[in-house]
Amino acid sequence: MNRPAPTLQVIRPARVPRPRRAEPVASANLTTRIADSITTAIVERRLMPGTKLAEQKIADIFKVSRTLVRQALMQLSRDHLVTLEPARGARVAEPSIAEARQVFEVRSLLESAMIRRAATELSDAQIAELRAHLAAEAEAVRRTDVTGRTRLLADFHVVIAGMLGNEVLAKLLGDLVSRCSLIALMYQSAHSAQHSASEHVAIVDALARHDARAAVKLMEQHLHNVERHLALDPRTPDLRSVLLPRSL
Amino acid sequence: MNRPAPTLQVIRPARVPRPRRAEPVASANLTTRIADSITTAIVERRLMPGTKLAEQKIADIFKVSRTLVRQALMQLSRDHLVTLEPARGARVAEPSIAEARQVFEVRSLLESAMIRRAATELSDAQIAELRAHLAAEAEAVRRTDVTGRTRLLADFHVVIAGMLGNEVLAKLLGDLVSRCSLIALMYQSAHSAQHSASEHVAIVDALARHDARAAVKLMEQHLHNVERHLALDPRTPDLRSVLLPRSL
DNA sequence: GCGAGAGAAAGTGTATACACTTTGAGGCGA
DNA sequence: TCGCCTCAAAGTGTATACACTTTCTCTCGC
Repeated sequence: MNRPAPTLQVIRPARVPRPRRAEPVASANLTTRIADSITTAIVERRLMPGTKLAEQKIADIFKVSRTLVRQALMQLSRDHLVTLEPARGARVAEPSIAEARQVFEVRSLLESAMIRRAATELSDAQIAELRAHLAAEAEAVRRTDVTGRTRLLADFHVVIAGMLGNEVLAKLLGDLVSRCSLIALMYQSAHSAQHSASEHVAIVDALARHDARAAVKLMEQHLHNVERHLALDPRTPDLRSVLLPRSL
Repeated sequence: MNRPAPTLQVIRPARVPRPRRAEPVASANLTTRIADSITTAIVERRLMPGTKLAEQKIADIFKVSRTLVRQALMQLSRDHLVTLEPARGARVAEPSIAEARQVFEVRSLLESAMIRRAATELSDAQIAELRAHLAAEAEAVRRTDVTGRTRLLADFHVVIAGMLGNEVLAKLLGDLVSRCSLIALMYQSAHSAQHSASEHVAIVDALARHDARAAVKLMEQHLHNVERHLALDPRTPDLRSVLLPRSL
């Protein structure tokens, strides 16, 4: 069987012998990195709900083609952080009041069941880890580190899920908590970080006593408090996002 | 301000006056249609776990470009129905035993909380709807309509979620149930459709009596039974998918 | 015969091209 | 002046091009 004449071949620089999986690599995937950047921008309130996310503009910013930006936006739309309208492009999501209530309801269902299990199953070492987390929260609150404390307060819930050894649960809850960040942002939560932090302390105390009943009750109250302090009553228009459409 | 000379313009055929949204359109989005086709193929066991899903081949089948297929595959990977390895392409997911257990655990957490609420909140009309669903299940079982009954048995859980008026919950549970289909498929569930159907009947009976306690217990038992009949013990290799790698 | 390695084939990752849709601004007639 | 029409600018949807990676195969040296 005759081969065709060998085609011209550029010389490759000595081809390192393939380490096969050198390291976990900092930023695995370019698409994911873009998605993460946008997610962070949304959660940290640099991108207000309703802001148009034009593909080419974002592509220019990251110096990539629209292809990757499109992929990132589609990922985000599946996380409910942006909405995609056919032929009209992407915008930062503006969760409705109904959706907000539903998300909180699901969290309540999931997390009260979760915390009940946590009360009986968590080891002393894990409780200690939780206390360390609480300390970090307190520190962030004290320094008025808005970004850090927002992340820590949200992570508290995900960390507990992770401690139960159930990654599926942790991931699910992580998604819900992200959505809650956007909701809290939209409806101007008046629930102070300080308040949330101290409720977290009470929850961990109950866990430490292995008092499932109390832990569940405290968690439900906590979530209810957070929700209650949202301006979910239709009477309050979303003034801030209307008046401050600060562009990227 | 002077306009540039008008460019050559093709004549458009009378331009219908824009009905603005004629109808919901059968297949909204091409990408979604491809994703749905693949999902159905997986859930109905026409595509076995581990099967390679090469972009170009799928593109040829649907007569579209790889672009759309890539998008569809990325959506599916977020649903955990396919796995995406960098530069190595997509395969039908092969959920691990650990993952299977975790998914069932989450479902148990969510659904026992859900069914408790359903017991107190569902109207008589909704109970009647559920009974209609049960009848459809029974009919599919009787006709040994494998595809239909698989879908109906899975939908039962999602329908209840929907009846609580919480779309977020319904969507979440829908995703989990899809994953369970794949898991059941992989680990060769011996749990008969007949058995599942009759457990569903018992659950609805408890709901009709507004007996939350019983409903929760029955739902937990039901999920536990389904899980228990999976061959999740490591001793049983996944013979079928090993011996029948029937290509697309 | 057999392992190593070169090279082609197949496949994925990203950029770009182009058609089509939406949006907005100006112009024209009533 | 107001509304409608036209058309261009901007933006999205899909296909295609091409570089790079993986995988397979065949050959060569031992």
